[in-house]
Amino acid sequence: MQSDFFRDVYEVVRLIPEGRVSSYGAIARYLGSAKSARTVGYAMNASHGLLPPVPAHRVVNRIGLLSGKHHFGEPNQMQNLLESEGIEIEIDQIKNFEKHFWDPNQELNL
DNA sequence: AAGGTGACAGTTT
DNA sequence: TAAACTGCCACCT
Repeated sequence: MQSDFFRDVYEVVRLIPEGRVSSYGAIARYLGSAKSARTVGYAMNASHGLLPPVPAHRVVNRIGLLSGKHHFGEPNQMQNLLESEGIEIEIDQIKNFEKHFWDPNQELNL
């Protein structure tokens, strides 16, 4: 059973459209806790195997770096999934990150 | 109950 | 300009 905070994080992450990515900080801000970006990542760590699935591969750090790729089953899993959605990646970093960036505050709350 | 950890972010050197 | 440090919140042992 997850805390409300975790559940909220998962809910937002599931709202990320395909071919789009978001950042931990953006999600944290959307939840009202701008400083809890690290906790968002922690929530992602626990998002494995829960239902419905959480597209954790669409969540990266603020510079578009696949910081959490190592936490997937296979390190290349995250990159593979993102490329599958049309996102180009170079050396664990998303190309045109700003173009693919999806900010919940901007898309949902606006 | 207290201390340590971390898939981050912002600030300072 | 790049690298390093500190702050931060929520979770875990």
